[in-house]
Amino acid sequence: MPESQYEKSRALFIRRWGEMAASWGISRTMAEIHALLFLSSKPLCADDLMEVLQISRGNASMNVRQLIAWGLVHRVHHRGDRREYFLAESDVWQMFEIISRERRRREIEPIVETIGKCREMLAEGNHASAEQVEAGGVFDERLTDMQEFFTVANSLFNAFVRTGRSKMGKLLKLLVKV
Amino acid sequence: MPESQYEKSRALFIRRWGEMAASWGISRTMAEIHALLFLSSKPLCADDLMEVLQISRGNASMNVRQLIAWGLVHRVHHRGDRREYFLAESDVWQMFEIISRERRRREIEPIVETIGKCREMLAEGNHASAEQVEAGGVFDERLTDMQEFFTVANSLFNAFVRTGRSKMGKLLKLLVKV
DNA sequence: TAATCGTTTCAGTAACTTCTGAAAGGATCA
DNA sequence: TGATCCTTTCAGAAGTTACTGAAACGATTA
Repeated sequence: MPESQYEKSRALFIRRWGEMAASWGISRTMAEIHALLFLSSKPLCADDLMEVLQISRGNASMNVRQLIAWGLVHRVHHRGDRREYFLAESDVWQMFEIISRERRRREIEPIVETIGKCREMLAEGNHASAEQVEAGGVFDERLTDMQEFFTVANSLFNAFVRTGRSKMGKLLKLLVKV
Repeated sequence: MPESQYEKSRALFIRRWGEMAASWGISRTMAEIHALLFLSSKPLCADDLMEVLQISRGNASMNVRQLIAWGLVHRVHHRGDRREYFLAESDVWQMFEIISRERRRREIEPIVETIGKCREMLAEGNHASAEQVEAGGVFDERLTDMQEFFTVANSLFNAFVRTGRSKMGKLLKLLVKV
């Protein structure tokens, strides 16, 4: 069975997308399924995923479920066919918005919340020694800087998402002036 | 030994920073060492890290080395003391610039390169069937969209880094207008 | 109602990542 | 030069995460 250029190219993309995802704490298989669906021109069923990616039914089922929970993949039914088919969100901007929101929820929000809590704890005083009072000062300063950073980065990200593809040219032109 | 508020607060931050890092594919211990050094008002040595974080000497050594390779931590020598001390980059903006650059290198650049390669492979034609020609069209369309997205996101990120803390207020005001 | 077809769940296993501790290495001191 | 003190390396152990495959479940059909 000679592989076409189409299949080779698709396999390359899927492999790389999976590797990338792994470096962001998303399981490789989940990303591979997403890539396969994203590149596909029509919905695929569990058996398609199993065959192309060489994975078990259970694995396919679990990971598809996660993709659906993220909102990156939707279920599709075909009349007269019992099987479920899956279709990926095809708008790239929408897709990255979903991915970014999810990552922000998991990676940024908890640390921002913790910074607040840590500063409260520090403010409650009760330092054991003069040395710790000084160390506490540096500590609080660093936390404050970080809080400011996240606030700004967050605003910028929101602006990016709100702006979207259509007005992006305008945004970039403005940036040059700053 | 009663723990001070300072120590409790510090422990909380370190734990959370470690958890976060784990969800970005950075080892928990590496992040914990970084947090400890970042919060500290003075350089610490290997034994300090081992004691506070309850880790082995080997573990401390390996992870400190990585932090130095990233540029997040620097070695410090004290006259008349054989031990090496470590000091973290203390400017938050600088710190996130380093982290972002490293993550971009590992997470974004490889996929951008792969998109280019995949499009070349597709263009070489050699489709096995009429069906594949159509699927290839959708495939190429998706890749093109993704390429555009990364180009724009990259420009925006560069602007963010170039702008830095000082002019950020100005940047945010501009964004509201878009 | 039972048979068929497909999906989901989950315990056990496999694969991978991180950590330890001991040995080797290297610098400084006497 | 040898002794001391600290760092680095790395093989194996421990811990973690992902995957399989079989059993349970659920829906549709006859």
